[in-house]
Amino acid sequence: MNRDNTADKLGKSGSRSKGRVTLSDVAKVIGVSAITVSRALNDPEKVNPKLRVRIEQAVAELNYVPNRAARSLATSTTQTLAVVIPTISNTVFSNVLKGIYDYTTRHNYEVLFASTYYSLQNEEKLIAKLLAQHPDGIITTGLDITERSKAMLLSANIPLVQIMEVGTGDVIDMSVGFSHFDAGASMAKYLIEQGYRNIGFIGAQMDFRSQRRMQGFLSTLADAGLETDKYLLTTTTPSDIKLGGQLLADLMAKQPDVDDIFCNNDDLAYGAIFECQRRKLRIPEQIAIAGFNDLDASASINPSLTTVKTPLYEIGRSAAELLINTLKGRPILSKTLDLGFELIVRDSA
Amino acid sequence: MNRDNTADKLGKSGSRSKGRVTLSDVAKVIGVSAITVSRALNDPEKVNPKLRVRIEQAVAELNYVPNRAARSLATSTTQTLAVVIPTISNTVFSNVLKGIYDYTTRHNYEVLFASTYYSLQNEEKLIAKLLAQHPDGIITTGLDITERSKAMLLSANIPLVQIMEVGTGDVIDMSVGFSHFDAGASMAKYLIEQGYRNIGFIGAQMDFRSQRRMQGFLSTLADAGLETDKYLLTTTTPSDIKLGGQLLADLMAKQPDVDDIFCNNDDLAYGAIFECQRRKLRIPEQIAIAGFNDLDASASINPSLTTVKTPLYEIGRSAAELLINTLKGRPILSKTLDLGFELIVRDSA
DNA sequence: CTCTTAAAAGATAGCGCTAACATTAGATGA
DNA sequence: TCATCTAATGTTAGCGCTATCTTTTAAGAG
Repeated sequence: MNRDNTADKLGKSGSRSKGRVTLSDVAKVIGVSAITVSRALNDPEKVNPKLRVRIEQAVAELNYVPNRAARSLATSTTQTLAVVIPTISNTVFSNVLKGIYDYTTRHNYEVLFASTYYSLQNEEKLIAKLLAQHPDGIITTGLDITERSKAMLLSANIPLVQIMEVGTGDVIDMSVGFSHFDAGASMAKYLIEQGYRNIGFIGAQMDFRSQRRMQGFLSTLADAGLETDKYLLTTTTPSDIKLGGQLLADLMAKQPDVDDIFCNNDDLAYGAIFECQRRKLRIPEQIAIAGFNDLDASASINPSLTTVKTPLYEIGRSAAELLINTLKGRPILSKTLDLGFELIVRDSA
Repeated sequence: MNRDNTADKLGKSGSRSKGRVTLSDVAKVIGVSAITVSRALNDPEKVNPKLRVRIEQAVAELNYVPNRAARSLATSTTQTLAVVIPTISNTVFSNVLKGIYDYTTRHNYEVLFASTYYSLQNEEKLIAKLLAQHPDGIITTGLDITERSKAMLLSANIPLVQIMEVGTGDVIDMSVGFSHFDAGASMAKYLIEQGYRNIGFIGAQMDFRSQRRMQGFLSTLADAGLETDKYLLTTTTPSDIKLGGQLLADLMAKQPDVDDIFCNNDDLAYGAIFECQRRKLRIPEQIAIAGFNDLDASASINPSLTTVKTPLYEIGRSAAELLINTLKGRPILSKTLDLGFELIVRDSA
């Protein structure tokens, strides 16, 4: 790699520094003090336009890159938001992360993220690691959290948004999401209305939010006097398309009379639909399928998938917005934001 | 939010600090010097075991969180890797990012990422922003890069890995990927062998790598004396499933005799398959479909998708590994890593 | 008991930046 | 003319940590 040697030219090989160009290097070159260069970059109106231009030229010439660590230390602000999600390889969370990223980057903050892989123990460690970076704010997933994590978050003394869910558990600071219980219930209600009676449920991963969806779903079936336990099949294996096909096969083997299956998420639903196609089962005539999240493929798959649309991108965006508004001292209308969900009726159920 | 007030108790409300617990707070509490506490945390063997225990207790009690900015400043290392990708909302890149994240986090580095949305101008700005954080290493996507970006990367004087592609353009420092041209060619070769003659190509986004795949594909068709331009349909619109259906429809309207379509990525292929299903076209008898990347759904969709499997997760992992090995002064076997690709023959072509 | 050596702890300074206050030059007005 | 104000720039110190060097303590050898 053909290294730049501006720093060598400035003659600072002996110091502890890595030989990078600093503010005072720029200052020396044009014969002003470091603070003036600092102001020219951070508060341009405060320096004489002519000088400013000279400074900007020198900055460009020397290829000066400010050192954020030094700035952070001096200002005790890092312009960084920390994000803790279960995994980025799930489309659900990559959509959320995109919402966070887009808002955050527009407002000149960086994003530092970490994946818990659905483990609260991992989450503890990750929160500790992220807090060491002293982010200005932090986003975590879910309302279920260990006491130690909670203690760390509290003593960090920075704004916090817990995302994905509202309505259960204690919110520590702020939260954005929707009610998974209600979303599950709403799907159950719709399916009952459609006349299905042997309604099944397949679920994978079964994290807290999945469980809440299931509870909402099953309790609504039970209220309507329908059988629930018989048609229930869940696993803690991480969810994917293939697993959806397998769970459908298993459930049908166990309960051939099932006439409808609510899949805990769209991935499982896709797998279920593909498996039905292979078995030449007509959807929804012989068996109906419903999903959850309304991912990209749900509108295009055959038959198109009846599902619940969740405001994933919006959740991320709003969480970032809440944090940044808090940090800028702007008024927050409400510390909890229920972004709701929407039942999307298509052909599969 | 119920704030922790340990810092207040330590009586430091007047200073410039945000009232956080520092190393010397911990040191004062147990009557040692700050540097000893620092050693207890970073180099535990160097301090007396008994003292170490006392320090660790104090750290826990005071809820001390080290300040990484200060550490960075003192050590001129940030334990951070910067990652520049086109977008996280594309499964391709979320897989890559996962590979980076998993390796990185195991080796105690943080990941700072940014999305260019496929714009080289954006990329310039993002590289500048990321470099201000003084990452210890950086990963960027692709070999096509502006001169200014290149200059910045060079003068940053940190190890760099350009991912996704090898074999074209100049590598600045290191690279990991595969040859998109060869991958496209390999699919063309297979389809020709299968006896298809009116072979189409649909592509979206058409970033540099897509173009190279297309070139490899088309030049192989041309070498075999087959028609190319007639059966070609591309757009710069970002790729998604729905668009795949639309492009298939458009291409078939334009050239009804097309007997096979290579879709520039799996998403488009899914859309194409769904559209064929709607049109009751039998795949591969009436029209064959091939994809690229071998995403999750490709094995499950009906018919299962013939595609090219690309080592996405591996690319991310290897890139992170190269950086971290370089940073730790370990020997690097090769500065460019061709991870290859694999033709996956399934039912759709 | 002294001398040597290693282990453990401390003192000092500095990483690169900016908050807070201080100074200077130039403009304004009585 | 000189006090008064404002705009522009500078001085100083400190953010919280660790590299480097120095000192103290303990252990072992003769």
